[in-house]
Amino acid sequence: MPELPEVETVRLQLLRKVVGKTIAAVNVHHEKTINHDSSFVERLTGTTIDHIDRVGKLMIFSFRDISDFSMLAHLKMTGQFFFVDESDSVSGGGHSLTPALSRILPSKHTRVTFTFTDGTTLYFNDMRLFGYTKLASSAEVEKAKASYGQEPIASDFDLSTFTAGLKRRKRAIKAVLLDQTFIAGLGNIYVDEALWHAGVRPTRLANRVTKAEAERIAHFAGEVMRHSIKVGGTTFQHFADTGGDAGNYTDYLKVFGKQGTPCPRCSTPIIKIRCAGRGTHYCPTCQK
DNA sequence: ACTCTTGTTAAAAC
DNA sequence: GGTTTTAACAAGAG
Repeated sequence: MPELPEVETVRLQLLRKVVGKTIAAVNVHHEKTINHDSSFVERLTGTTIDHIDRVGKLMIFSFRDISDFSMLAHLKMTGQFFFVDESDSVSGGGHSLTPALSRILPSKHTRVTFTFTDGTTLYFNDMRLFGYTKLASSAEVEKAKASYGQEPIASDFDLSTFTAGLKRRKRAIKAVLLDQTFIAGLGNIYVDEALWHAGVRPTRLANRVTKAEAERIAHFAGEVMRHSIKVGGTTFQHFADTGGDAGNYTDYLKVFGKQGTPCPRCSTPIIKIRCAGRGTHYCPTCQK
């Protein structure tokens, strides 16, 4: 489940690996992934990746000397970017315990392959086909950006906007934190984690959350996501970085997937319920 | 064979 | 218009 930290992990790696590279060929293995766009291959071939931006969980690729379109990439639930440089394995850098990506790619789940002029390759894999890499006009990009709320990791995060937003919402705090138009980047894992750190029960109605609690939620949402970015994100089921490696925030999870194990703060067994239509983990004692 | 998994959107209800 | 709920999407694990 890629959330902001996982997407940022991928973006930071791609910045180092593919920015400045020119696309020599594009192979589309599944049309849905590119939004059935018949101009996709033609428009991307020959372009040079200029920058990769991110808003919430959405990546935005821009291209040198091209202002009329960008490529939006969303991993949704099982999307993965893999970068392969054949010359790496030839020179014997084999430090990874996982089988060389170059030997298993493209795979059954490869949906788009980008080959660069230097011989390196970027694969977009997506088992469940919810993710996409699609071209969008600058107007569409602006519209997409505008649809996102502020990010908890933003240096200019505005607490009063956040607390005011909670006040007028009458749903479970968890549902509100999952709403990307209100606050961007959190998903099922980091919502549960942030609420545990803040000591707030996921089922509490947003408009009944106190100002002090709201401040803690915002603070810890930012903290867990910043921490996770530093350690390469969380791998719970499918997430892998561009080298096929797992994220390490899994080692720091307090409640997600921890049902039945003692709460790290008060030793009460963590329980799992359904909230906001999602599997939800919390401590029934120290989350009020 | 059946249930469970989740990010986002469209649509309908309020 | 803003908010809320639900279904739909899709494919695999167990």
